[in-house]
Amino acid sequence: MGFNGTRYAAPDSGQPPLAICPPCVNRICGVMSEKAPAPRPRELQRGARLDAGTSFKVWTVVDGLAALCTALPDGRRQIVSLSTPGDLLCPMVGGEGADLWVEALTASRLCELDLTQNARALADDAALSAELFRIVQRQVTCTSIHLITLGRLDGMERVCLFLTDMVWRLGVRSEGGWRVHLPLSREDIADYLGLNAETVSRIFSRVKKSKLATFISPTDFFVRDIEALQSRAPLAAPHGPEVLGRDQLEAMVSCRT
Amino acid sequence: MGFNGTRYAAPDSGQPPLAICPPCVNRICGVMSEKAPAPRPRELQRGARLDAGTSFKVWTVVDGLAALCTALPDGRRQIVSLSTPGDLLCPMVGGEGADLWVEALTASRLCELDLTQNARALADDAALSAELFRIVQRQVTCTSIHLITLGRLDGMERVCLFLTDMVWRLGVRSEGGWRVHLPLSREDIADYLGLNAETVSRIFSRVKKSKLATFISPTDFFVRDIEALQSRAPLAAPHGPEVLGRDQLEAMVSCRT
DNA sequence: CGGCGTTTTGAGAGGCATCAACACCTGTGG
DNA sequence: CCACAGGTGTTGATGCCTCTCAAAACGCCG
Repeated sequence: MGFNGTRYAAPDSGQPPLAICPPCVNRICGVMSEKAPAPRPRELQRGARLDAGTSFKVWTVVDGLAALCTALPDGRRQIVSLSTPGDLLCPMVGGEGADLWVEALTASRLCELDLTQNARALADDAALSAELFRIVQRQVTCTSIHLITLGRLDGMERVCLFLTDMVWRLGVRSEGGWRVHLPLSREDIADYLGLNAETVSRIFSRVKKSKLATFISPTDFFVRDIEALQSRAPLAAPHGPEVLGRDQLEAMVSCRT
Repeated sequence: MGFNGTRYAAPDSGQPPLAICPPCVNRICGVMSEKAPAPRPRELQRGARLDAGTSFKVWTVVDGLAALCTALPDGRRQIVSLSTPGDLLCPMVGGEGADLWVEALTASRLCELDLTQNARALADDAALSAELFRIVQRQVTCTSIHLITLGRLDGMERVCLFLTDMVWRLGVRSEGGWRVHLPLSREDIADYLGLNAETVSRIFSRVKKSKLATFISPTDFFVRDIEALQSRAPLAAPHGPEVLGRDQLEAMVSCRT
């Protein structure tokens, strides 16, 4: 789908996902498992960092929340992308010593796939190539949406888009709406949205006052009318049905209920 | 290289670029020409738009300036990426009817490669897979740098980074510095930098007053000390030697002198 | 209970957007 | 040759949004 929900031909229609890890809706594990070392699970504490180095690795987030982070020399931080359970993390940008790293924002479990070892053998595999292409295509889509968010949306719009996205990513269906546990701090949200922690807190208060969401605790909120929340942002959420696809979204939501 | 110039192993070291179009430093044409329809040149007037539709096409910019654009329902526009001669344009995001399009910001010449027709045959080609991977990797890198720019840099920093990048992309060595012709309007620059046309104009005046650049005309400027200009931005320019690689940059600059 | 980290709220300042007026250039037609 | 219109770029005044600094409230845990 396009950013605003215009439909285009899905490149993978009809093929059921092959999942290994329970919440893993991605097919890469299934495609890989035939010819590569089995995926290795990794446990990460909050704040732990991963470095891809010069190797080419792909992680699937099984549990928790991981982020691609950068920092400027003066300490300003920008979170380039967030990965919630079921997402793939593929830091193609960085490299040895680059100031781009993968960080666990919460205690997390990741599945690591190292594609370096038999890269040449894998290059001949059409199924894998297609799958890798699908992964980076999705990454480019998400990054582009995030880029537009940072370039053209104001604070309120950014926060509403973020909350909508988090409902699709982490929301659990509950009586009359969605319940979501936010696994990141205000500062992490701010660094993701190109804002300031205080500003995020202030906008959360405004969202509460507008009755677009109810905040049970600083880290838990409840959304009664997701359409209303969604419509406050002029862009489709990267993990919403318009972009991710309704089938895949359903599969992921049903894993959480 | 990382964003700030930390070096990592270049995936293509040692291999000379195979170019077909004169200013085309990319290897894709060479890799493709063996088994695919020859690249088709296209002439575009200013403002003309291309639609990738459901097919998978790649364009090489031979001359002019092309952009990946989006627009929000209320008309706000964001330019996701710019492509100058030698760049590849590969709009993997969009699709039929999506509100993402390729637009010529100046009269331009593009080389079109359609990868749809024999996609299956091409998937078996290891060299092509590797080349495609290199392309999207570069695209992810550029998009990420742009994302950080929009998220964490203020107006002055954004403009200095933009001017630095334009020197690397379009600059011609001249006595004691670089001369650059800007092929885009203030509004286009603003839409690329997430700013406002008036603000861009004001910041250009500040840059002039700081003697970081001299403006010969609204569309031509001259940079005496590129190091000074570069150091005003806390990030490496996507087309600078730190990210693009010194060898490839030299090749592109020498095409223009 | 007291310490610590996080979140919230307030006051003030600064940056950018908006609206408006004006200068400049180009091409057209009288 | 000049007048004029339309597009583009510059500059000014004003207001709003967000950042910064600061203090207080809240939750968690030893």
